[in-house]
Amino acid sequence: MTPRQNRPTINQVAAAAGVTKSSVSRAFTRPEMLSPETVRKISAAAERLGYVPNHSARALSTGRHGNIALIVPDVANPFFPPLISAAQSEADRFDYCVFLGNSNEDPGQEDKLIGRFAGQVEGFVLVSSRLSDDQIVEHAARRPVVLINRDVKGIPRILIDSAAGVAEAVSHLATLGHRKLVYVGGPHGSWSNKQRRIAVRRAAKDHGLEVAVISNEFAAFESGRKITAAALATGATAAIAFDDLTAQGMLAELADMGVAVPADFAVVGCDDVLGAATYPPLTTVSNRSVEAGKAALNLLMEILQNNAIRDVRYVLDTNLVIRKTTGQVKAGKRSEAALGSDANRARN
Amino acid sequence: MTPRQNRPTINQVAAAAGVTKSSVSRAFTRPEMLSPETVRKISAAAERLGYVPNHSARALSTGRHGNIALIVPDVANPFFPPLISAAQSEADRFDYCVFLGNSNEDPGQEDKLIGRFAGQVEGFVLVSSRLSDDQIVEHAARRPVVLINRDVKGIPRILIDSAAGVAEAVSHLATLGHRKLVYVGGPHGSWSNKQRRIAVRRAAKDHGLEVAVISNEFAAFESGRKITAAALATGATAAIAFDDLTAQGMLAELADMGVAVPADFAVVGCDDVLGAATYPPLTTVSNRSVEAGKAALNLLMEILQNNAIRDVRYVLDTNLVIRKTTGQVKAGKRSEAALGSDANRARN
DNA sequence: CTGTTAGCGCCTTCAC
DNA sequence: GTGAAGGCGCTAACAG
Repeated sequence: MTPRQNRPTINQVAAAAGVTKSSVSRAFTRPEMLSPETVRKISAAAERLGYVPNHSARALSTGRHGNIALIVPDVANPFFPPLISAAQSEADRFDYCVFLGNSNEDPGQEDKLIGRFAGQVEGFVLVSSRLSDDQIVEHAARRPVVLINRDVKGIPRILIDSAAGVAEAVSHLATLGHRKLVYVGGPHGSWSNKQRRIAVRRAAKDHGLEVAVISNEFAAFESGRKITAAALATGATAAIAFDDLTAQGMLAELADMGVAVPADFAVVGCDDVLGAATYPPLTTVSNRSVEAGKAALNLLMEILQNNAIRDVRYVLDTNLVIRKTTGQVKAGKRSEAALGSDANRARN
Repeated sequence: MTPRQNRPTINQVAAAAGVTKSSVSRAFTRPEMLSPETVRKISAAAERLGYVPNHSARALSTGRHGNIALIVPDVANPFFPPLISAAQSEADRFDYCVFLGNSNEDPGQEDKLIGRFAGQVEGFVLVSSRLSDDQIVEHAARRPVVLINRDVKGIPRILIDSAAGVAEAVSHLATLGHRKLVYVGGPHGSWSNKQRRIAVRRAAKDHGLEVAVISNEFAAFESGRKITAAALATGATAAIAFDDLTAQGMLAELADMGVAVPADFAVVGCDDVLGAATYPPLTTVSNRSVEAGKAALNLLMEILQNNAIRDVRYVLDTNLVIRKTTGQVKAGKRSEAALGSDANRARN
């Protein structure tokens, strides 16, 4: 058994309909140029033969492929799938197909993927790109590029401004009586991570809070667990994590350690990818990834239509979603924290 | 500012290298046919001009695109991303690009996507396809198709056999003293759902357990919450859920209801997509989605290479992963269950 | 080993 | 409103 490949061509349809291939072509691209009668005849013949225009031939002739590529650092990170899904749906509305690339957090891989896709797409959406600014600018010079969560001047970009939500989180923690907090960071190449770290520092300063920063290159549940001891060791009474996964890992580890949340230690996540599905339900910064995906695609479509890029910088705001992992600091905690770490004690 | 599109063609490279385009073409496809000297000359010229072969032209000429399409019912369901990622990585090894399609659980949409992709891919991987057998057979007649978690005779398929793991779960629950359990189902079109339901029934019979079945069309956290009351109302002391998301929702709802897990009610998930990230850590059936994605892609590649499909039916086995949501039935529970539902009492 | 010659299937001027 | 002809960029016989 061998897979068939022989699809009918424009010529066969033409013959069947008793016209030339020009007319068949027109019937599929600019029917208004033909008499309704002819169009009907051709459509019928095409239908009967199961004719579908050959994509490559059309692309070769027009230079347009009707494809775009979407590249993300890690498909399996729950932050991305909803974004991917949203982008996909939008692309669909415009009759575009989308290539998905998974860079696996590796700039080299990302670059390679872009190269592989370049020949058959109209443009790119790069999500949380790990490429250097220069590389991005270079690629953008060849094909339209829209960035999500990456701020490169001159390149159209959608930014989810977690700063606002993070600042709100800090303020919220201050109100609850926390005096020292720790920011548990994410990937180095991540624009969001940098933005969040800065936002925490700034807001903490505004509220007169102390802040420690520790780093956690690969953001995920397990690494969240692992970094928890270090977070406690800073003497902070609350943590703001780079993302929900990290926060969730911390929650699990804290539970194992017998540290009560939020009574003994507060945890705030970021991106709200878990919803209320953690235990306790996680206080976190809202998620705008669906809107971001949608906006990026619309922006790209607009660029492709007008064949001209504008230096758009579209910012999506966020806010704090308060659930159950933040609360009033316990009576003794405030001074205890001031004395330094009690992490080792908590451990036992 | 207008995006540039003028990429150098094979002719320009030929001119620059002082050869004909045939040689340039060969330098890129079968360099062993040329003298090393010529290849070097051509490579240099190509490099200098930044030449990259035009994908569409090549596809038009060869009939090969170097693309495959992967279609899933719901990108955002955590079961799929790891599979997608694995497939993507494998495709990469073979220098294939992958289109991602999101059918959104809708057969119509799935069909439409397949049509859209058909012209520019060598083959398809359909994951948990919602199409009818006939539709699948029809598509497979045009382009190679590999199925994951869908069992259609004659179509190469990878099946994750959750039956074994589910049976193990039932046996585990029987050992713990449960006498009645409830299967909380998933999407109607899902092969996995059917398989699991049957496995539960069969294993329950083997162990002399009573089993109720309730349905939950859209498997997710929220719907898991909603169905919990009904699950309790069956009088069962343990639930096996279609997937981890549903189980997680049930866990949250049970916590809110004040029903202790596993003391008052046991919960088993399926697919192990959450790892130990629930609270309590979820007992569940192991996940083979990464292997499935990898296997499907390798199978497709093999088919494309040999240009002949074999009727492969590759089954991936599963087992029970015991964590903390299953435990010994409480002393009084067994007889209580026998008397009927106490769900309404638990609710208050 | 390398050049010559036809297309691949479609779109698009240019005529009629 | 429709046909004829050329070309998009590349590959694949066929010669030499």
